Amino acid sequence: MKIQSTMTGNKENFLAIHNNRINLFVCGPTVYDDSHIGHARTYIAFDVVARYLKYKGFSVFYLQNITDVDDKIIQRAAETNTSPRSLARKFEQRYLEDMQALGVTNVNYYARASEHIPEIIDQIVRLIELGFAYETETGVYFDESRFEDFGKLSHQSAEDLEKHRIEPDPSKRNPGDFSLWKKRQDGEQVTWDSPWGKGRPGWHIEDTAITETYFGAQYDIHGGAMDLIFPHHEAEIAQMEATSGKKPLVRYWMHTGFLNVMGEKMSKSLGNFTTIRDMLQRCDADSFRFFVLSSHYRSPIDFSLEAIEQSCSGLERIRQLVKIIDAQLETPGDSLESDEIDANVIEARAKFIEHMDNDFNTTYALRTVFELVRDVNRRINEKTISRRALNDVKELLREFGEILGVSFSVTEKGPTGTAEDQTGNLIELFIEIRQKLREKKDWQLADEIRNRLNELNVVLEDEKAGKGKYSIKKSCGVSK
RNA sequence: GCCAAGGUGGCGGAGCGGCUACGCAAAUGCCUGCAGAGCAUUACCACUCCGGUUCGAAUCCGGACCUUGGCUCCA
Repeated sequence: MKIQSTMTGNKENFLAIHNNRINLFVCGPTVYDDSHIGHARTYIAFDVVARYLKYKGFSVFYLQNITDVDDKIIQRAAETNTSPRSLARKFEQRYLEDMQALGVTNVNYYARASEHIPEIIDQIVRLIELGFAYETETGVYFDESRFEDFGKLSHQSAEDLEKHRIEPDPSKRNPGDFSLWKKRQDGEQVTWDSPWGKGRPGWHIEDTAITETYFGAQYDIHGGAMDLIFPHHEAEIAQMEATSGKKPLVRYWMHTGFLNVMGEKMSKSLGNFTTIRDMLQRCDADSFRFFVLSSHYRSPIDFSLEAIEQSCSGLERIRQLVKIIDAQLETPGDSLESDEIDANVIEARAKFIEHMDNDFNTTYALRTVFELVRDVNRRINEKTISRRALNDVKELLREFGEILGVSFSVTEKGPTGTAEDQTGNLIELFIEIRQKLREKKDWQLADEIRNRLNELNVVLEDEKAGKGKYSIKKSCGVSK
């Protein structure tokens, strides 16, 4: 398995530190507002990484932080007249709900910054003792000039980092020094006691305190979006490698590309900001996941409802095959008998794995799925596929769907083709009546019933013999 | 200014030295009572521009141009 590393810029062969165990850390949200679909892109990408690593047989500990101590939280709380703590809890809860709705279900533990203050303080104390940090009247800072590797992840030299857009705090030794501990300012409510008086942690230190607590000084994979490379991840490297003296902090740095809208980064000031909740009002989670996974995780993607619609249509095509297979399996004698494992199945699984092994190339993995769908459809038409193979294909699609976190089988998701309730019974009744009309060759009325049902989102699919199938229209979709 | 990611067919989006990516949309045919779904075929066969290397370049090298992002708030 190969993973592209931001550090080296190359695809590296993957080797876990502890045999079968993988420690994966991904930067979580600052919970001061609802998460947007850009966050969703990143978390879906790493959800699939975790799913695939598990599929490969690794034991994955996927850790994510929740930043619940932060300037923005304090500011927003003041604006909305709530306490920073209750604001943070509220948006943390909404974040977790959003992730659930998106099928992002593989994080093992969410670690709150506020619950790791002793570990944070401990790390800062060690940094001061080792001479990598110093105290001023405003706080404690990391001395960037003492850490010679500073800039190695973002490929910037010390001179490059001299430039700055925001005026640095004058008490700092170097403009690039970053805050480890912020001393309490007037009226601040959220503070903790520390050797430097009351205050709160800086932005970067929580992550290394958390990862050190659960993983130790070194771990396998650290993920996040591109914008975190500098300064955040650079700071993490500096803090932890300086503290422990062990290098590297992380073996594989993985960074996701942005989700853009009309070619621009999503931001509130541009008015192109869509929250996950708003998006899920308009389209289903599977279509969005499918859209995200259609591109490689590192590529920038451009969000539009049209693009989601295209993904939805593609997803429908795969689901259609599952329906066709179910219908085939219900009609005995329509396919060959064989005990052999079908070559198509073997090949598709091998290719899927090969592509996922290549830096989680979901684009190509999906191509493999589509190729399988095409081949199987053709062989069903030609009647050259065995029942065993049909069963195996169905199982394989379920397996692929599980890795990608997308359901390829709509039968798992509710009423499609089976009468489950009174509505289903009524639909069945219409279909039976219509079938009688068809037998009498009353095509006009039969077609009218089909059209009217279609308007009610019930799609009839006639077959040569029998009453045919029906399904609820479009298991995925977009409303504008 | 520095660093990074990009510019590919009607659209989305891979590939990164030679073989149709794939998907969506479209056209035609097969199938069907018709439709849908499916299959097959097609689309004067696309790669920002200019040089170069090569038997051969979207893919490598050089040089332009353009877009987006990061440079201490950012997924």
